[in-house]
Amino acid sequence: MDAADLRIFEAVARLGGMNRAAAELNTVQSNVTARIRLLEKELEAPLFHRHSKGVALTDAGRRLLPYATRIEHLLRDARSAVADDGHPKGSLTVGALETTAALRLSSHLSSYVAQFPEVDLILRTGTTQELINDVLDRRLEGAFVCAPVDHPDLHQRHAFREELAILTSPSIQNLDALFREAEARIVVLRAGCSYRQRLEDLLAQRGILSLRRLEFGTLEAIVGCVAAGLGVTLLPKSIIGSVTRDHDLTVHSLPKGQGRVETIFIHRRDAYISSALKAFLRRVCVSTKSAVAAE
Amino acid sequence: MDAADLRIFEAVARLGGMNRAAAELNTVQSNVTARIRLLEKELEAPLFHRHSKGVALTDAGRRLLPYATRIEHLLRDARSAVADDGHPKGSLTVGALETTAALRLSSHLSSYVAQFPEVDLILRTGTTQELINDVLDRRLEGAFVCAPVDHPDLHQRHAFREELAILTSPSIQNLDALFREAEARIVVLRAGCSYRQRLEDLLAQRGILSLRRLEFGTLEAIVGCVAAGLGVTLLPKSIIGSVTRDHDLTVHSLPKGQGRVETIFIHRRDAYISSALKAFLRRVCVSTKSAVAAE
DNA sequence: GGGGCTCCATCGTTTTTTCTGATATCGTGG
DNA sequence: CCACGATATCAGAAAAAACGATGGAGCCCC
Repeated sequence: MDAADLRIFEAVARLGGMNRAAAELNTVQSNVTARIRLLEKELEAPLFHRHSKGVALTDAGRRLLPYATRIEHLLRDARSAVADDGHPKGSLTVGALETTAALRLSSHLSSYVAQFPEVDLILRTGTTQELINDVLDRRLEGAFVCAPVDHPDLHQRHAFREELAILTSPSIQNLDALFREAEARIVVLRAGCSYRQRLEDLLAQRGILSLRRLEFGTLEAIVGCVAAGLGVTLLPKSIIGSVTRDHDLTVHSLPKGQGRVETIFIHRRDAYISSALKAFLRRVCVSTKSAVAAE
Repeated sequence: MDAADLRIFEAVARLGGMNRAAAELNTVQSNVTARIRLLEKELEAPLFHRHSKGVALTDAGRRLLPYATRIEHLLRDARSAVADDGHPKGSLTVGALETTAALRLSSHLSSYVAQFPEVDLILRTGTTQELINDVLDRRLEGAFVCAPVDHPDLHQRHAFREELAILTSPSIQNLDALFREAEARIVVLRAGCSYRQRLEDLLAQRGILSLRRLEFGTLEAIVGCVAAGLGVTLLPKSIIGSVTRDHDLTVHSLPKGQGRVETIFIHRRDAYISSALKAFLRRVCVSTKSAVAAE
């Protein structure tokens, strides 16, 4: 049993046929058949049921498949590890929530690409669930998502802890005044913004079900809009100070606990962590220590 | 790059020479040299420094080595997984603390081997630290050890939670009376017993530094000895009832928290879990659910 | 029921890779 | 300077893999 055999096995299993696998692997069907039969003989177990439309995994084959894919991934990672001499280079593909990218990462990103021009940095945004799936399927090396995440294959480390606050025009003097309204207008950064869901949940809990939504691409636009009394928004306290200086706004803290949002960085436990990623995390995460205790 | 190449690479790295590796692999030196050079050409990186006494890993080689060993282990596990049709068989090697084995596992063990006669069960005992190392080095498939354990490669699940109590003869009416003594005699099951350390720590905290130790191989002997006023011992409350029936003894609960001891089952995250092990854990652990929250 | 289609199994041949054994080479230490 | 123990190289032998053609089983559709 060798990695080459497992690669063939995996292709046959995935494509459901030896002909299709042969085509994908740029070889001939007879070769695929022979290798599979050899593998079955070596393991002393049939791996596929043959039927007229192709093949289907047997129980033994189903047990083997995860190992085949893991070994293939390990071989790929091994190549990366050898090529990686400690100096960040190559491509780095990470994901983040839209909000995290805009509010927390942007400054790091520019300084990172400036310091490591040999790295091709790719940042993809999505919801927590999308990003988790992308990390699990190895489309991303890692991602910044909202805690809590609980998956045995994922390692997580603390990235940011934010205290959210509602931002309104000064005409609304406290949250109760806001909650007494039957309807509200909210201003969010982007449709998929995770803070938006949080804000909508919060208002819904207070009985405000009729919501109007405004969407702006920049923080400045949002803040200007809120200052003009056109709506309310939800932002991390840590960045409110820098964007509200030129405006007349009121910051409403949320009840204890409700405004707390934790961003964690996740990556597959079994995936290779490149120097490029290490360097990135060093600047973004306060501590690179494992955050098991936070699970 | 193939698993066979990595096996050769690993042997060369481990033995520090191509001749030695060739001998171990039952092949000739020229073959080993050729494969290594081929591998280096494919990876475009030198893997070994050649010197007059043999070879030494380069940085690139050092980065590759862990992948080589992991892939070898995965191949072995894959074979096991294919051979394992769900019915427990083959060998099962687990570790446990001496005390756990004697007090908690023995009944399970006999019923297990009775139900699954095809399994060759091997139970090795040792201290928590020894067992952890054995599991990490794959000499054990898993082990019952004292919490807390924190290692990124280890998965843990809750096994037992015990409340320990001090057992004395009725002449000692409460713990304070015991602690007032300048010295004490303790009776333990075996020298490496984890409860012994716990008991000694406890007494040391109370200023009792002069300890005499008695060691017996069976619970009955210990209990008899304690009943005779020859010393005190520390045992889980859950088993005290069954062994003290025939003796006149006093059970002293420990201050809240101090008597709590948690036993967890650990295994390598990346190791194969055989049906034999699964069946064993099903009977021993209350819940087979991941105990991440308990970390 | 039969023709056509798709699929896997088999076999002999060709091609490629791997293994081998002899020999060359290099550095070290006596 | 030479012996020793190590890796490097090379050509031939052996083994393994890939190929291409052919055969046979099952299914669909007519």
